[in-house]
Amino acid sequence: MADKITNRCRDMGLQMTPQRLIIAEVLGASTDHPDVEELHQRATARNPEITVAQVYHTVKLFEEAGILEKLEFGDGRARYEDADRAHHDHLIDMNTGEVIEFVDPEIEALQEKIAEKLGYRLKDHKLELYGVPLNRRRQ
Amino acid sequence: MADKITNRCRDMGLQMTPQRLIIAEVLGASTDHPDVEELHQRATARNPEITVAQVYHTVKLFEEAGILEKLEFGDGRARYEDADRAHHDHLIDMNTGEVIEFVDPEIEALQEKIAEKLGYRLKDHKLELYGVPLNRRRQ
DNA sequence: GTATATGCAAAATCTTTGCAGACAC
DNA sequence: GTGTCTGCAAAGATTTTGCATATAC
Repeated sequence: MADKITNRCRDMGLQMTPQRLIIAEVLGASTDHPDVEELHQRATARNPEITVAQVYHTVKLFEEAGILEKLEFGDGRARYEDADRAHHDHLIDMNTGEVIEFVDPEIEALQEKIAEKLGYRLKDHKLELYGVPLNRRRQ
Repeated sequence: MADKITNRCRDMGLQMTPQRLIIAEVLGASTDHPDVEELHQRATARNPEITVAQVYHTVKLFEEAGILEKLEFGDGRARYEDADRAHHDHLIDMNTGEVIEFVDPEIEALQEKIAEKLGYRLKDHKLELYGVPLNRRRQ
């Protein structure tokens, strides 16, 4: 599990240098949603030779290779998670920053239904759902 | 309609200077999701005396007063819309940046159900939903 | 007259990029 | 040897802030 990302990197033909290996391990070992700063801290804990720039280089590369999913929850920092995990959505506690993962089959069906209703062919469009905060709603 | 924001500003005890009045009018007249740069352009079209800094000051103030909703769709720019509009969610076309508004009663019930299931009291938490892009899903 | 608003410029934050040296194959 | 990777530092982009001046009430 911890080296699944590493394997996919090799499959994509990416060189697995010591720096990338550690970043890949840190990513694989993370069950939360670390930002670059946090990834860098976890990586330097294993090897102090890793720079923030390298973390930026690497997450960008991994994202472009489809290995990582970039998440942006509106606090100005991008977060990353393994793109190969089973699908789930996120509910963010805007007061605390806590990220709650959940899966609900109804919400999935619903998103597809909405996309269809709007005439979107999912193969051609990357559609992302943003819900307005639950307790800010009117009407 | 175009001056509803202005009224709420006065209700909140905010001084309605010429600059704020124009920014409020621009916001009230917008049916899309302008960012600060776009708001500034629309405002200067009516009065060239408005600075970007003032737009930033004003949207922040209006957001804190509950008059505006700040939306962040992951492109690095904050977008704003009237917080008093009827509730809706957003589906973002990540290829084109297009923002599609929609309302679906099922998705609302679902979000509340999920929050409840997770033991969240909506009065105490501002919970925001982020869906992973529809066509990036596995399993 | 006092409190608030304005606007310039500087700073803060997150991210990207240029490039020279280092490493992998 | 050629292509890729690394890491420093500089630059970009968006947003925030300090503060002197101007305006609102």
